[in-house]
Amino acid sequence: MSRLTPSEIEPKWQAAWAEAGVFTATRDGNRPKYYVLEMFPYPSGRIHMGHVRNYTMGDVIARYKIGTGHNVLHPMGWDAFGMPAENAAMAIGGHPKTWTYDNIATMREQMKPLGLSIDWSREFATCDPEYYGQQQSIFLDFMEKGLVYRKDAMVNWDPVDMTVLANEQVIDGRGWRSDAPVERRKLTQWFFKISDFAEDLLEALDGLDRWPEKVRTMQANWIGRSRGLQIAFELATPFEGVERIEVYTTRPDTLMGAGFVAIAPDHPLAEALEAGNPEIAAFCADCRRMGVSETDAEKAEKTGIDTGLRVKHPVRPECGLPVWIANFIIMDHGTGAIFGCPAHDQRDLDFSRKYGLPVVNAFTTLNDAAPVADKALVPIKTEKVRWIDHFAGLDVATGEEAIEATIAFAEKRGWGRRKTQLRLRDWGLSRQRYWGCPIPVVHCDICGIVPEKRENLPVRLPDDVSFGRPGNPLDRHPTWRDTPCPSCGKPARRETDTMDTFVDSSWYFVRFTAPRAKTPTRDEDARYWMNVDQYIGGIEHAILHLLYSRFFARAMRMCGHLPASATEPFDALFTQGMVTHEIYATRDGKGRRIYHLPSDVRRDEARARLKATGEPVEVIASAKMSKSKKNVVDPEDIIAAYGADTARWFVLSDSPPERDVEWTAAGVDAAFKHLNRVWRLAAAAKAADDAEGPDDAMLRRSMHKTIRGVTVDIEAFAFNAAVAKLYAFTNTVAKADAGTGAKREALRIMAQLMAPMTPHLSEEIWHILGGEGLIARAAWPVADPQMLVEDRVTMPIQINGKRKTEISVPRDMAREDVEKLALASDVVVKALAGGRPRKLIVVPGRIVNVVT
RNA sequence: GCGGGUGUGGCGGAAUUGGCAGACGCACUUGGUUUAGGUCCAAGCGCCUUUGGGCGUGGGGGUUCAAGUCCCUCCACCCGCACCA
Repeated sequence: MSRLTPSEIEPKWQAAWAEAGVFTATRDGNRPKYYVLEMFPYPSGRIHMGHVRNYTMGDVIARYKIGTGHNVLHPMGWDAFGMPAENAAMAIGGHPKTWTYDNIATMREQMKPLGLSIDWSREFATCDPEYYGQQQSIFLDFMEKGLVYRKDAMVNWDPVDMTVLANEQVIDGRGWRSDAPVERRKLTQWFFKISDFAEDLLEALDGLDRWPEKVRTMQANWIGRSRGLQIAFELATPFEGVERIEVYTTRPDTLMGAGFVAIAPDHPLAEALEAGNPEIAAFCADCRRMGVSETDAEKAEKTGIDTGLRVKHPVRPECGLPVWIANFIIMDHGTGAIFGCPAHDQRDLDFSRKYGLPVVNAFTTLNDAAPVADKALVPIKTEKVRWIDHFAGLDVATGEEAIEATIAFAEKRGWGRRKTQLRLRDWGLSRQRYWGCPIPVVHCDICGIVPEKRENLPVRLPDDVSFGRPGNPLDRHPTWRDTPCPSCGKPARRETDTMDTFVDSSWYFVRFTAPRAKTPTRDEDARYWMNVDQYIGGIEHAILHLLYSRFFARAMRMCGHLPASATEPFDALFTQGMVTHEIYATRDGKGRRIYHLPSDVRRDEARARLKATGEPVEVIASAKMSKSKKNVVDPEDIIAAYGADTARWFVLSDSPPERDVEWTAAGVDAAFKHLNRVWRLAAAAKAADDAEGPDDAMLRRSMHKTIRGVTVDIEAFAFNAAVAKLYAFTNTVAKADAGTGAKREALRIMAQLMAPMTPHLSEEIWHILGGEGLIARAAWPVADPQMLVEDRVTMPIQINGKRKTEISVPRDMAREDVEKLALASDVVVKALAGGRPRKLIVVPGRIVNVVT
């Protein structure tokens, strides 16, 4: 009997698919389209198991949808701009472009053996000038529509590397590479007006009912719309022309408990006060020093300083509230000023106790609150409260009513107005880096900022740059930087900032619909293929990438690049879990861990030892595969040893796709053994022979149940459950005393049901069992509803809800007959002891419950 | 602190949505075949037990003839956000 040899059959079928063009997508009005997409990879160098899991899931969906008659688009590309390429260029020399394209070539060659149903004819990298040139043209369109602007913004500046650092590159206030103290610098930068769309981006989340709740919540929190009241607190005596302080609150109902007003150290009023008061100046300077590092700010104690100014309480003007400058007030939030309500806010209470400020109850709850000690009384939103001073015509209200009543009252009296506040800030897209999409504008001393002419796009990155010196190479590249003004023709300078790489990934999915078009999109293709029906990727992109893509869809629609029908980029989103693996470590002389590759460790029974020396190895709990922990399993090695089908089958088995799956050698062996077992069963059923067997009917019923079960599971992304049903069906086929005809039929169906997961093995089985054409193109089997119902059913009999026995009855037996049979069974007779049941529940075909 | 999620055998996890808890896989035990085997085949495998049964889906309570599933409450862990005004 021949053995399963993946190294032979896998390339064979991959070639067959390529030759038949099975996965090449073209528009076809006769079939429903289905666009399935996995988040495209960054070409870091090699693919890892996370990629394998991600793309396998997408592939299952894609192949299943082909089977169900859909015209499937399943493309792949490369998110190819970004810092690692520049870092590599600095560390090992060479050019980011070479490094990137080499990595792409390597990873493409690693991906192809996985047998993914990808339309490779649509492949592109975001660093291709053909792609980023179109992106530049979109940028100019956004400019024309007023969706782009420039403003000053703070950046982390590394004075040694002469570069801007992302927040995650700042470690303990120092640059991650240079270790130099990071400075805060003001730079004029480019921004996208994402805030223009904030309301729509928030409200449309409700319609994304096929997105995980978690992601929708995270986006909603990120946009952070709050409704509240902006109050003008009048200064008792104006200070240098300032007459009032604007304060924003989401809890206007607590206004009567206001004990103080506090402003941020960066507040204009604070800055004005600094000039005449050295103590205040010292305090503010102190706060700013803390402000550099956010982790410091978190730990810092709440401190403040009295300005000596007083404001009037809008409802009780006779009350003067002190104005403080406090370190925990942030200029970016609201108006940069708050009123403190110590009785009902813990932070304000702590502050008030520290500085001896008054604590005033705003309201008591209906059951009369205890006096405030060290714990603020925070009424629940739905709780009825009674104002101590009922100024709004209401004296008892729930939190929401109280808030509304206060806002209405404030607007009527004119000291406040309703305000909706957003947390979402505009998207700063400037990056002072080389390896990104150049921003296509020119700075002219005469004309100002001038967009590059369309016919000059793409503004290509120059190749002749060096990374030996710190700073942005574009800045010191005179022939590239110096360019005539597109408007007046006089000498001018190119913008040397490039775009955030999130821009590249905000519209790539649209570009896949017409990757070679001379315009960013082509209407008939975008109209046909958009939206992406199913998007699959990691939860780490829950906020930025997905939010930016949603913004781009709207902005591109505004510019005519997307049809009105393309409402959202991704109709359905699935976030898959990671592939984890144990970590192996030994200790060095100082007790520090030294990590070891799984391939260097031998595990037998309970112990693990180094293969080379036999030294015992500490096994640390499973974690995300990472180079530094050396717990990476290389997909290439697994494919070489077991084949792609085994790797695919394994990553789909056992764990639900949204959870992490632990990579284990035993699990991979089990997957491989199972595929071999299916292969042997198929080989045994190969001989044509029409003999029937006693289990033929049972096998067919089981087959139809499996068809239905696997179909439902794939639709529901329950791949682990689908795999389990296929295991169970394999057991049934193996044990059935059935004729070869029935077994052949069963195995052909099994091959089809497995094809989305193990496409090569399935083709091979399909082929030897006489299937027509390629299984990749075969119509997905449909379960016969009549075969799903058994003639006889086993009904458990419960006494008082506890299962005691069972009866086997014809499926459609009349209720009365079931009752009689149940009552006649030994245990029931015994339990009733001659009496009658108090109640008798019969759920036909399901269960009998006798209540005594 | 706010928000989201998870909790089921030794382990990963099923459960047609209120109807036989533990499917399927791993690990383990026993037996068999071939044995060079880490192959293959068969059987067993929640816990307790006086072998009659009792208990059992994080704890407690409730609804119901019936609860892993619904409600209340508490606990633990994971993830996200956060001096958010």
